[in-house]
Amino acid sequence: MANVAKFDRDEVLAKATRLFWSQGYQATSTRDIQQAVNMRPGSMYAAFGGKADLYRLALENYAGSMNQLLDAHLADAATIPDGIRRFVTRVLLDTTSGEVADVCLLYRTVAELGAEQIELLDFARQRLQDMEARLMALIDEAIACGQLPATLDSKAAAAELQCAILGMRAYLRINSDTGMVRNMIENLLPDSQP
Amino acid sequence: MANVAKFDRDEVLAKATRLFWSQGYQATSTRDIQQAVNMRPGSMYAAFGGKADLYRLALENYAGSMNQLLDAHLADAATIPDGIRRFVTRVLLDTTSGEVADVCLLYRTVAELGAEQIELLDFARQRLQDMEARLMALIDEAIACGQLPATLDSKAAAAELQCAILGMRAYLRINSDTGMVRNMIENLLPDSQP
DNA sequence: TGTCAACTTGAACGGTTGATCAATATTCTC
DNA sequence: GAGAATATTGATCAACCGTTCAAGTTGACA
Repeated sequence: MANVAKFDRDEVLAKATRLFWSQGYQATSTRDIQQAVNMRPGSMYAAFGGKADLYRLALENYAGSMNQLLDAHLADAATIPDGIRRFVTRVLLDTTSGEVADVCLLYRTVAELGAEQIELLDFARQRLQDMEARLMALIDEAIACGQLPATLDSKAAAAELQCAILGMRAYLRINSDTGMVRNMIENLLPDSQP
Repeated sequence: MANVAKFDRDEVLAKATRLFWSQGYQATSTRDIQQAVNMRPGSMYAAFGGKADLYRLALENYAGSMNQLLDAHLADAATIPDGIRRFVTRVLLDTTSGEVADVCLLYRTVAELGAEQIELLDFARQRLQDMEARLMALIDEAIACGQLPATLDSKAAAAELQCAILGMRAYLRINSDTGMVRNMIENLLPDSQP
């Protein structure tokens, strides 16, 4: 190796992710990103490929950080259902600075893109399906631990949970009444006692 | 009047709406529309104004047809909750040809557009809030008729209903398992018997 | 039939887009 | 310090965008 990259790859990716997250794929130009990360087009293309490649990396980045966030909240919580509820609260309502409230980048992708960007679309779809599969596994685990009723259909419950999360994210884009949403989160999973 | 418009205004609007509906605002160029409706740019601008004006008309068109659809299903159904459930089934699952399944144009707008198109964004938001207000009025009416429990909080129920509809629409973009969604619709409103 | 207002046409405009590439700068190895 | 390998730069490209407008076409009415 003769010369080494001057930029911090993770930092550039984080900035690009935030830009895509807040503006969408189509509305974010490659020049927007180049300016935000202070890089010239040639360097960007050499390091990350074209716009679609960069967006895919952003999706991967986002999905990874969501999974990490869920991990962290599960580790902190007394029960699995409680961990999930705290995770949802954190993601929907208690956003930290630099995050874009109430929009899910993955769903935003699914809502925005069409057949012209089918690869990115399918990539985002797959990540969302993975998340649902993970929720189902967690619900199964909670049932085994006696934290959720044994009569619960975990597949249906995971689908309902996913629907509810997507619905609340959409709802917050329309009506920023967080109190209503906070209540809904409380009632997310059937209560613990069998 | 010396000459009369050669095109059918409603037909042009319907075609433009469908195009925006399936491709989104940003991804639909004025040339796409001009080709679809067989009109030249000058005529389009004279008749409908610019792209944003046309999109606003499309949103209005869409919202109006949704309200009409709800009217029709309420008129056919035995009870209000049943009419709402049938309406939701129709809109989410039993789409007729020419309609774009599972995406709501209004929510798609809210998901796609940002601060640059704040007027269109707010217009779509307002229509969605109107729909929620209408759902709340219907729930109140159903309570008065004894079709829903008197203990029900109609404001919260309307918000939950709106969330559920938005969530299921999002869900169908990701996972086209209609059976799961059909079940969810069945359980949408608390059952009739007090 | 001649007039004129309304409507249509299509070329054209300035601006932006995603992407390329030859030229230049940098830093490692020897 | 010479040479080689790699990274960076910024001008540039062709394509497309939303929009405008002068010129041409149409048809109701006198």
